[in-house]
Amino acid sequence: MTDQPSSPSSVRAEDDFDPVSALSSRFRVALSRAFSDLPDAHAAAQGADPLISPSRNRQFGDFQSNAAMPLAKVAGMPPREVAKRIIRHLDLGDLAEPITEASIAGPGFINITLRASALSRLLGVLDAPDLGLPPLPADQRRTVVVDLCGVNLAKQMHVGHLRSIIIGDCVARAIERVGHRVVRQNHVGDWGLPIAMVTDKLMRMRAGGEDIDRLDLDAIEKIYKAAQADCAADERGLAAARRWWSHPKAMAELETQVSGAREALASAKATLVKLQSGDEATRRVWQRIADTTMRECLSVCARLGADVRAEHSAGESSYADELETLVKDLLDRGVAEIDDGAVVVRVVGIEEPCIVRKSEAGGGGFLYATTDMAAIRRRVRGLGASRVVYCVDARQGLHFKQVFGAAIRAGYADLPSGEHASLEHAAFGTILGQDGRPFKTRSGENVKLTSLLNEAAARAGEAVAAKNPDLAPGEAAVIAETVGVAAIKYADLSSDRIKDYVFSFDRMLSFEGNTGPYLLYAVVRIRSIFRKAAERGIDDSASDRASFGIAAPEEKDLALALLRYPASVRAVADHLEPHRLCQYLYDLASAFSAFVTNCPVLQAPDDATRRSRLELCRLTDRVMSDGLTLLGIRPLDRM
RNA sequence: GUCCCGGUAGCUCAGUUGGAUAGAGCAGCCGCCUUCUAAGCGGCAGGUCGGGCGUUCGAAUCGCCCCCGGGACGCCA
Repeated sequence: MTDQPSSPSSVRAEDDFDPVSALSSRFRVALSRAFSDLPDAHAAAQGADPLISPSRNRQFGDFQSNAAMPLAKVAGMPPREVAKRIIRHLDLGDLAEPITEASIAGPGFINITLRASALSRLLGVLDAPDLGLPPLPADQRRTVVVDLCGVNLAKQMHVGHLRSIIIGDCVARAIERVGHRVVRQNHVGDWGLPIAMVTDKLMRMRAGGEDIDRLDLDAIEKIYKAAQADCAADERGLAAARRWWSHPKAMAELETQVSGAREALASAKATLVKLQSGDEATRRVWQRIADTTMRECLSVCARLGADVRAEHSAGESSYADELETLVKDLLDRGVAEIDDGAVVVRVVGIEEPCIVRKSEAGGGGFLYATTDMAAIRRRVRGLGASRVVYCVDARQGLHFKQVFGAAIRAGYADLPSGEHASLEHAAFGTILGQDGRPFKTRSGENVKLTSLLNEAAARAGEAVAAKNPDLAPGEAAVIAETVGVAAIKYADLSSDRIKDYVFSFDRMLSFEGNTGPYLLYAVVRIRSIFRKAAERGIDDSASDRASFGIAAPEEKDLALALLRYPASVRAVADHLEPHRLCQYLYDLASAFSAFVTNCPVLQAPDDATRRSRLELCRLTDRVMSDGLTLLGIRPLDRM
């Protein structure tokens, strides 16, 4: 969901390493000249997109332009005639083989075959330190807030957090990589009645003489669940029991339970008030919960290779002091109105209004929509964001629609330019178990991330030991951990994020096909070649950097794949779709595997070929490693 | 009931702005290791793109209607 179209992160006038943009600019020139005698067609062709895309089938060349067909109608001539006019004015220079009428195929496709010399030159341009993704000029550089992780206090890290961390981290890295300033925000659920319930229970435990400082997160989570159960009054059950004249004993039990729950709830509410008013003793216990939770959260993020650190935390509690004035501001300016006693903001196009304050009858408290509006205001005004990306479960879709609409209506997303910040929900689907139901343990509990990671590492360890028994135990352990984490992350990132996906250790760790381990293996093979080269005394130093010689079909395919890298990264940054980079890296790894099985590197027929192929290996390693890093996966030397 | 998201090969998934004969991987079958890790490469087979109607030179892609699955729907977060 995007409330305004996200602009391309950066499209330079001449991306000269990218064949698509090089060909596009040549075609634009031809299009602007092809219809100078026909005013209508001329006008249409001026702004027309050359529609350059990689050919799907090799028999049609390397690239094709589909520009002729859409212009045929307005030009009033058959599309093949349009194509003929275009190629008559087309000058591809030494970029491609000559374009003739034989290049026009089907209804009017113009097929283009790049020259080997051009590929070689383009690779040379790509082979710069920034790999085709240079720093942005200041006027194009934006500040982007990425909302990710979003843990709750007093709860273990479980699969429900996995996608937000993995996708959020990847999206943040990609946006950063194309040159923007990224501010990560971990919107920690650390406020409100549920947290007050645990705090309350812990305080009573301490008053009873228990040493609560010894409790780990596991213990705290159990207390959290117990506290919730304590407060869950079965009011309806009691009412129904009274109405139906239930057995006195059952009635009595229900009454006891309900009155106990009312007591616990009242106590928790009192603790909430103390917490909100800054009572020191209460605050200390709350802080203890927060510290324990965050220590665990950050260590799991670190293990996942996700850049989520303490300084990224912006808990709901940090907005608490702003909510009162925020709601007043909304009411004062007529943005909000009273409805059934509650304060709501209506958003055009959405039936349900956004509730920012409960009615008096409901307690008059604030809701998570209130906090989210305060967060938007701080992110745009305080942090200077012109784009805010929420990596949050798809089920929050309506909530974000409401909050985004309300924040925009309130002017909280306004930028100095007069436009408003782009607020985007990078929604993702649910992780399912083999049964197609949300992924849970056999007993119905959430699967803890630590146990998930442990199992992945253990299974990866078995596979690594079987495939490569020569590794030293210490290195093998590191490799197992990296491979296991990579398998989980890649499985999460490689399909369209909006869809649910079925979690399967067997598939993600099968190490065949489109998996994390396959990509790691491609890099390992490259590095193995360089190790062998060093053993054989082959000088691969860059002092006399060889040029890229493109002759074999596998070399050409590899070259074409390499040149697509910058566009793939931009696709992730612009559209928040990590699976496009995954697909790209899989294509590149496949192209490399085909290359390496058919084109001997160290035993190449001649010295120039060997040096050229080594350069292809080196560049492939750089692109693969850069791309894997953007996915949050650490490349390996061996596995 | 209203709204959102899915439905593509036996299974898991890609499919860019509407472009050529809808692509991968797994599973199945057939080849390829005295040579840089076979965790690999090549090939065969496998499809009413949920269904229908429409728009278009051209539809998996756009529009409308239906079917199936999941989800969300005012004072929880």
